[in-house]
Amino acid sequence: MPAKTETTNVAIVEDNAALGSSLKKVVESDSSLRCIGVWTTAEDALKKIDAFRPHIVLMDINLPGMSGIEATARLKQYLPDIKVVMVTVYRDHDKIFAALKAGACGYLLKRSNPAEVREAIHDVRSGGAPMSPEIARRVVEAFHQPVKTGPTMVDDVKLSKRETEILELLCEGLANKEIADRLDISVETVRVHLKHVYEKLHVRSRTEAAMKFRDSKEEPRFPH
Amino acid sequence: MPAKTETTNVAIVEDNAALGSSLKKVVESDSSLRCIGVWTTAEDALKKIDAFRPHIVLMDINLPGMSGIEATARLKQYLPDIKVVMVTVYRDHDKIFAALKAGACGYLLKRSNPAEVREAIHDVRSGGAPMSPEIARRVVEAFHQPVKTGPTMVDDVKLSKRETEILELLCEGLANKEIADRLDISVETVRVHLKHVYEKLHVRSRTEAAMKFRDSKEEPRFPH
DNA sequence: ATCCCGATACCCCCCTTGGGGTAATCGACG
DNA sequence: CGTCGATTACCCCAAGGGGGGTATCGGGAT
Repeated sequence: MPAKTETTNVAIVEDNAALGSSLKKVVESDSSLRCIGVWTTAEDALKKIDAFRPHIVLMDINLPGMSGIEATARLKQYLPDIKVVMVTVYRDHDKIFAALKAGACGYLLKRSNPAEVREAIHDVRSGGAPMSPEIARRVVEAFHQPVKTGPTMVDDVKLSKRETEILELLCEGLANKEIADRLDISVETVRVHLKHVYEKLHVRSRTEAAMKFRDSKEEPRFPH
Repeated sequence: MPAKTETTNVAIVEDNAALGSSLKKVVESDSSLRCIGVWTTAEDALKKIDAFRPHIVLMDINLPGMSGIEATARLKQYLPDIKVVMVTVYRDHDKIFAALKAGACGYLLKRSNPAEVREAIHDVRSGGAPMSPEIARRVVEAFHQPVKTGPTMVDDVKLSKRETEILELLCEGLANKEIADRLDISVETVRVHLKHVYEKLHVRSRTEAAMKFRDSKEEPRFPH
């Protein structure tokens, strides 16, 4: 969580000039925020944004040409650390939902008062995700893992914490050396842990272990 | 959204008797809520819950025997309409996160005051998902992953039929030699195909290729 | 106090893998 | 007819990975 003393750089993408400057003023009215850019189209914003590197982008969900959702997806692809807050006139749940899927981490309504806008920005900056209860529910429900009855499960196997960590990294396709560097341990130790994992999961290769582990994570087991 | 006039039936699963009855009192102090059951173990709750059919279950995250998370997963599997709110003493993000994955739609801290407890229940009942900003962010970010149009996308890459076949077998954890035997071709040929696959998917190892391929197959594309 | 387990680390040996080539065949497409 | 992509196959070589050890150390369980 960033300290409050740090300045948060905000950029705005909004085709409506009046609303754009209005948002700019709101941002500038807070001494801990700085508005470093206002663009009126997604295309324009995407071209110039990596020169400005804002912490947070207020993105209109409906923009002429490329939509704010599309822009968010592309932006997050290249600059995943930039947090995007959607700005929308109405509570269009489907679009907001799609925007969150695309990578936005919250949204605010255009009719929000200045205090609410500042609050949303600070919320995002401090690790939150401003959204309405209804949207939160939808996100959580989309998040729920469907319980599938699969043949592949890692049932009565007890993996240690370290082994689990290593499997996690294995699933990112990392080599032993890279895993070792990440965990700040020796490659040999990684190898030892993997040997144990192979034995416990009854596999003989890293790929097989990764796949089995991934399967087991997606299917909460119910051995009853 | 259900009308406020409807009574919300609440059940409680909590091993600590004091906290259990305390929660019961809080629920009963609200005329629109009714506490229809208090159980002290997950096993007990699962056995009796479908006879009571509560709208909402307050589930302790740490229970002796089967954990609240495990219980939530099983409960949601058979009675998906029942909303589960996790109850936890501390802000253990990982466990809360796991509980949300398992099917919980929110959580509340044990040190919450009665008003907060009632608020969380009403929030859930009216379609919300009570959770802290940090958890909300984590959920949203986990939500981003499966849909990311990022480097994890295989569909804009044209894999040949043979390459796909080999990837399929790769995902079963087979070695090149085993793949070769299955397809009745030379190991060298398998290697060549894999080289091409690595290039197309921009990866450098079989495990990474397998994971990426698997990801691309399971992601439900959003039609918005 | 003892013993087992998890985590750490290093050893040897040998096979597999990844990255770089070259090349033949075959069907498709212009 | 030439060319392109897909498929097949082989070569070398360096690095990584898997299977087998041994050993220390700290923390719980017995």
